[in-house]
Amino acid sequence: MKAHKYPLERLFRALADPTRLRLINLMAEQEICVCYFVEVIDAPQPKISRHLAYLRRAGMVATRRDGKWMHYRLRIPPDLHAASILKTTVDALRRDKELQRDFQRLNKACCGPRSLVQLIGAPVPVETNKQSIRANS
Amino acid sequence: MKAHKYPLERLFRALADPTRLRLINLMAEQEICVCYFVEVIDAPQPKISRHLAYLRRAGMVATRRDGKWMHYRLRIPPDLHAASILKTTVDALRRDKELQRDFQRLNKACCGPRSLVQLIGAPVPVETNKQSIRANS
DNA sequence: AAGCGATATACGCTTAGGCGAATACGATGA
DNA sequence: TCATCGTATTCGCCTAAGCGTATATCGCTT
Repeated sequence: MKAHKYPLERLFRALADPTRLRLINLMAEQEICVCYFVEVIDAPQPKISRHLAYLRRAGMVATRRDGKWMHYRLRIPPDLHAASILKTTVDALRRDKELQRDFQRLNKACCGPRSLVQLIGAPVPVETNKQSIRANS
Repeated sequence: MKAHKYPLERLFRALADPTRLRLINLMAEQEICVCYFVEVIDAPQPKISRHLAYLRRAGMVATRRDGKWMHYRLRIPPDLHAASILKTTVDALRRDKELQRDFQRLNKACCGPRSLVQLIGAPVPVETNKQSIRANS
């Protein structure tokens, strides 16, 4: 990642990609395992990992390792303006029809009945109750 | 400009450049003439015009022609989330020291005493009172 | 209409960054 | 320790996009 002149620039560059917006939308409520990202977004696993690495370098996500599984969650930026922008972004994403379908696929993959992935033991998402990026509306 | 998958993506790409952030900061309060952008940002005029054209294609600015002078002003996006993000961005930019110096240079160029540019008749900025992007805090 | 000042665009170059494919890494379990 | 699974990184390619230079366009003035 390049060195950016203004702190907000880094945030905007991180948000300026459709795949990363989908990842952020999925992480908004709870931490998510990489395998579910791959499942839901239906993209090659290296592509998912590369975008997650981008978000990590931008300081926008935190990770938790659970055996061989890696869980990602959104981090609320320390800067109040950046936090506000991210929150508004998440609120806007939730209203997008296509992104709502991502949530449906997520439920089917990890929480729904007869989930193939769950049958083989992938971990279910955990509420990151330390901080939630969702609007409290 | 590329076709973007999500409307927010276009906004974030427009905001993900230091020169465009400086332009947006300068336009936040009032419409500004291109010649002042060139003066304040101290960059080649084609560079300024190219970034203004980018913002125009992204629907983020409106223009007003006044003889040979072109004035640019911020447009509040129709989408409420986008508008909120832009407003928060402007508020954040106003707190940046370096961007405050841009305002000082703007005042010196167009409104201060013994302004060289003003002496040769460049137009002074006009309050765009139809809509202001500034926070009403 | 010709010339000039202000702005916009075209051109060629260079770099950032996205992609698929291959491979490396790290944790688990036999 | 060796195989395997989940994840991360590397590589080479390609496109998007920024830059400086040159030039075109557009109003105004004479």
